[in-house]
Amino acid sequence: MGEPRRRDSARTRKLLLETARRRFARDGYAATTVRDIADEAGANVALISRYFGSKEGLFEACLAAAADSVRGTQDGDVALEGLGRSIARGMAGVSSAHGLPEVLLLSLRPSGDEQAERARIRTLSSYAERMAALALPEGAPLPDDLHLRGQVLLATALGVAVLRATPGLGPITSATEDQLADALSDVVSALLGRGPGPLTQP
Amino acid sequence: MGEPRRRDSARTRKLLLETARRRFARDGYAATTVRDIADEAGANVALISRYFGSKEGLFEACLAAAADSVRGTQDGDVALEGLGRSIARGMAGVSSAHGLPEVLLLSLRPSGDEQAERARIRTLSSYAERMAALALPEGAPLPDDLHLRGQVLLATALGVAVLRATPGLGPITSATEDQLADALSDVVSALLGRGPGPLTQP
DNA sequence: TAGTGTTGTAAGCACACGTTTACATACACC
DNA sequence: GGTGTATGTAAACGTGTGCTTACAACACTA
Repeated sequence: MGEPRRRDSARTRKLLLETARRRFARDGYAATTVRDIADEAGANVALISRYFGSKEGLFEACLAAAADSVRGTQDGDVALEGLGRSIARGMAGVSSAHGLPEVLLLSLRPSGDEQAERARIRTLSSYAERMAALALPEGAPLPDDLHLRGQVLLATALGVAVLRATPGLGPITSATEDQLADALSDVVSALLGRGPGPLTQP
Repeated sequence: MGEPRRRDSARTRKLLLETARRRFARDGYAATTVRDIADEAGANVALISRYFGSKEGLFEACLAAAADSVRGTQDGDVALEGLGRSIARGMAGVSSAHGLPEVLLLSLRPSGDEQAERARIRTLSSYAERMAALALPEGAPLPDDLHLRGQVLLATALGVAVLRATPGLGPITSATEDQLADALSDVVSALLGRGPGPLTQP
């Protein structure tokens, strides 16, 4: 393989997509302009329309790509005991730039589009359910209060992603994976550990 | 006191402020236009500039007002044991429209303005610190890991506010104060309860 | 009632937005 | 080399934005 082609639509498309993911996650959909994205990607504005149809189309592509990359880096099957660390790894790990936090941050910005909205809700919902299901024997039906607790755990992850993306905020922005894992593991066992009410140590 | 004046700048100002609080919290700063706000408040666009100087000024007024109203409805001095319920009350209580969730939702939307940005971060920071301080004897200095845990708790509150504002999402949107209090109390004692590492029951 | 400051309105300004168009250039193939 | 298509560029379009201006309607006091 020789020099990279000076004109390479695949590369340009990918560059636009990656830049858009970063900007949408950092600044939100409405606050990000297509010219911002194009300039930062070193491309022309018109190419966004060409490759993604519209700003909306670009955003949906970002959502899809982010969901894919988190599916990729996801630990195959985590037990309840490892869930806290798994979330912490998603937050602080090497893949954090294109991983869990990005999906979460993208997921909290309503795009205005009906279809993207439903996809967003479905994604969030299934996350919460899968985490809550770890507290049950495989295949057991998910009771409503555990579903709620799964969503509170999801809320924690979402909030941590938001706060970690806030520069100048205290320790949480600079916390290591281990430090996060400490706190998050406690939250996981408090929410999904056996027995209702205050956690009882086995 | 006689009939209300047909022209009442105080009333108009308040109307604009309340509408802005609702819209900024629901749609975010960038996605909300001053014409949206003025129309919904039944006022003229120019009055926003007159009363608040600019859209930015209006947003800062919203932040301040929201911080005030949560200070008002806040339980005077909560102990660590009551913190979970106190947060749940803030989330689900009668004041939820103008209470905790609103401050949190306003706090997660960067406005683009430097000064508002600092106020936002200061608000978040002090929340986390006050909550974390409940785990210590009065006046004791706040160690860094507890500070972090306070911020994770804040993250949970923020995430719950976001998810509760997401229509169509599962149980968390419709959960009662009691149901939320159950889960949140567990999170509080897991994060701030005595002793590091996994919670040990006294 | 005449005068005066306050409150509200309508129109417009300058600019940034998303998108489209018309055109230039690099590449692949003959 | 010559030709057709893929790729990239520059400029413009229409619209919506935040904000200002010029003016009208009201409330109040003398």
